Formats: sequence, structure tokens, C-alpha cells
Amino acid sequence: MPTETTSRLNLSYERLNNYCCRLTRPRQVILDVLDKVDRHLNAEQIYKRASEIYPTLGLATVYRNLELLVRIGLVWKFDVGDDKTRYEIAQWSRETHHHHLICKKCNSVIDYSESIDNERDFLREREKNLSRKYNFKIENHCIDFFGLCSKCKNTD
Amino acid sequence: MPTETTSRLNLSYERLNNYCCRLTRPRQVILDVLDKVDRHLNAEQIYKRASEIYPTLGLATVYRNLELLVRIGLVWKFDVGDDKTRYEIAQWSRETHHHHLICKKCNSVIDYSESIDNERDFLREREKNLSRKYNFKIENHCIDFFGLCSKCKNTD
DNA sequence: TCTCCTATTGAGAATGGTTCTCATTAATAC
DNA sequence: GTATTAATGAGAACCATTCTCAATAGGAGA
Repeated sequence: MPTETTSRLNLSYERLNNYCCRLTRPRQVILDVLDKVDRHLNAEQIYKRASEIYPTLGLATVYRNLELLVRIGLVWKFDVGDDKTRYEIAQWSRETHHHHLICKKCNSVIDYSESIDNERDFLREREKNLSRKYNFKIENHCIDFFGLCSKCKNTD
Repeated sequence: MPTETTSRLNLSYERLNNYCCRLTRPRQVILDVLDKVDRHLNAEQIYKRASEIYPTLGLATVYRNLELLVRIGLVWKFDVGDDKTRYEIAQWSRETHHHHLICKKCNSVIDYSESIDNERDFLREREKNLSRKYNFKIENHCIDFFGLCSKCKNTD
């Protein structure tokens, strides 16, 4: 019986197929790392973890595939201001979609997703208005709050 | 009689003073460029424009001062995904604060700010909740919508 | 107005995350 | 299997940004 995790990975593999991309070992390993991890990793960190599973992996391959995965929507990337792009597995479902609280000082990231229902309604309405007004096809959004986390707030 | 623009610049100069930063020619010129321009420029573009006014300006000086201006809140920076940080003069007032529509294909940026009142109310409430829940001091937020602009939508 | 102190600058070198190149390998179609 | 060609690994290259350091110039006080 497939767990939730394996079925999410299976969906990812299927999507790769739909885009005529080969299902290679590096791609599986990278997706696997992103799927398992709870934090937002940069390319170097993903490379390090993936290398433990697949030691001959190259860093360039990690970059190439992250770019691909972002392009076909399986992975999202974002920037917290430390010049290293961070990546997370795409969360399309109602339950798992979330936004970020980013600490300006230590660059840590907190996800939040609870009580997000009115946020969703609000955004849907907003996107509809903006699309019409600017003739712009909105595919995604990014809501980040910047400030000081509980630790850094007290040492500031 | 001071125009709106000159008074905004004067406020900026005052703020530099408050932070014990000298009011140097490069800083004036950079602020002046950012104040006048309607688009979101990257460091290179700011350097190019500022050099026309102050030809001996160095690129490193532009980077250093943009960092300073961001730190003291006179300038905001953000990223559209082309690996070049963009900068805009900080818009703190109710009338001028805005968010972005970013085209994934041509990296163009549209500001929107109209009918933003309910957005502001929504965000204020949200920030209050998040601050309490995560003991996080929210200082700023970033709302960007990504997608395809009217031009790119049709050539896709 | 002059002088001093030191923050700031300009130029070029250095850094480092990311991308490119190219010979080699391996995933898929037949 | 075999052929085709997308994908890979290694290292070089790229390029936005930061660093270094001697020279310059704000601005406080005399």
C-alpha cells in the first residue's frame, strides 16, 4: 500500500514523463531529498544530501535539474536574501500550501499555513481582479513577511 | 516652493543624517536616480544612470550605498528571478505602497496599488496573528504575483 | 575659514554561486 | 539487443557582488 509520500513522488515521476524528460537516477534522488526534508535547502545542501544516496552525482547536475523541476512546476524556488536560492517541493494542495516568515538577521524561514482559508479566498479574488485589469495570466504567487524571529528579536 | 519630489529627497537626506551617514555626492545621485525613475532598476542600470550625472562614480560605491539605503529603509530590494537584484525607492505612504506582477518570461514588472484598501486591512490582521503566534516581529512584507504579461501570454 | 579625523570613495582584484562545455554514459523507442 | 540522443560529471568559465587599500572629502570643532 503506497504511503502519501510515495504517491507524491509517483506523481512527480509521471509529470517528468509528461514533459518528455527521462526519469534518471539523479532526478529521482533530488526529488527524494526535497520530498523528505522539512526545511528549505539551497543547491549546495541538496547536493550534499543527494550525494550520500548517489555518490557520483555532480553539482552541475543538481543545478540543471533544479532548474528543470522549477520550470515544470514540481519545485518552487525563492530567495531569503543570502544570495543562495532556496528550493522546496511544490505544494499545490489546499492542505500543504503555505507562505513564509523570513528572519532578516539569521535568514531562518518559518512556514505558516494554518487558518489560511480566508487568505486563499482573498487571494483568489485579488488574482481575478488583477488578471482582468492588467491582462496578465497569474500562475503563482509569493507572500513573504520579513522581520525578526523570536531568537533574533531578543538579541537585537 | 518645494515639489513633492524634492521634499521626498530631503526626507531621505535627513534620514541619512539620523543614521550618522555622511551626505555624499554618490549617495545624493543614487537617491536622485531612484527617486526619478519609474521602473525597477538593477545595480548596473543605476550605476549607468548615476554615472551620467557624476562620471567618476564607481560601481562598488553603488553596491555599497544600495546596501546601506536598504538597511536604513530608504530603498527596497527584490528579486524577479533573473539573478540581478532590483531596487526601488521605499514607498511607505498609503498612497504609494504597491505590490508586483512579475512576468516569468520577459521579467518585466508591473506595479499595482489601486483598490488596495481591503488588502491593507487583510494584511494588518494577518500580521497581527502571525506575530502573536510565532513571536515574530514583522517589519515588512512582499507580495508578488508571477505569470505571463499580456505580450508574452500571446506569444507563448 | 582652516585643520583634523575618519567615513567614504574608486579601481581593480577576489569571491562564490551558478552556468557552460564537452566527452562519456545511460534511458527509452523500436 | 541496438540505436538514438537526452542527460551526466568534471572542471573551466561566467558574472553579479564584495573585498582591499590607498586616496579623497564630509563635517565637527578651533
